[in-house]
Amino acid sequence: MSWTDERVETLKKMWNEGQSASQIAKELGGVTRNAVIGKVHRLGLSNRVGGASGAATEEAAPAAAAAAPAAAAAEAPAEPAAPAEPEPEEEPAPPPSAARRAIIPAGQPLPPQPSQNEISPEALAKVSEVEKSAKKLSLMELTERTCKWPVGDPATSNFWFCGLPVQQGKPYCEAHVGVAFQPMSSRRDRKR
DNA sequence: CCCTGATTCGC
DNA sequence: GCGAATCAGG
Repeated sequence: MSWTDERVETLKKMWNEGQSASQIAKELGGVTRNAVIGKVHRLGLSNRVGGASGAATEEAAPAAAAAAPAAAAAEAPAEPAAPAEPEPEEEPAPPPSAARRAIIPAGQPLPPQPSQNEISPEALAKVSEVEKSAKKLSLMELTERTCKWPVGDPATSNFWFCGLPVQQGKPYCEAHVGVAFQPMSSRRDRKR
């Protein structure tokens, strides 16, 4: 495989979108993430962050000015609609990343949690989909990086743990992270 | 161990 | 120019 104009274009686009080198490599096919990174450098569009490394992990929400009153806590009601993103891809939405947390000033009583419940149907669908291919691990088979999402009734023999590869830093796989933690603001956006 | 990007250097 | 190997870090 060579770096055709098209491929370079895709590379640029995805890199600017904040996609990881491995994701880009996967998308392009026929190249490794090293190749992608190498190309990125040669193209001179390397910078994206001040420091190196560790881009995968979520960024802790920067303690910004978001300390608005209760209203801020309401935030957006888990909006599934991605305004404009003509993605011909399979994946309707990239994994929700930044878990933004409204920072409540100390002393302020926590406002009653709004009805921000309702897990996005999207996430639920993903879960039921995933549970089919779950590894169905027993309690003792769980490791640091197996999804610990329980399935079934612990009182019966029909009980197991998901066991799929976990999302880094979290106890669950991507799908289960999706239902365990509310995305709140769906779209990816890195703050650095 | 999983992952990330950065750099080096033989090709 | 290319990218595997290596490095450095989360």
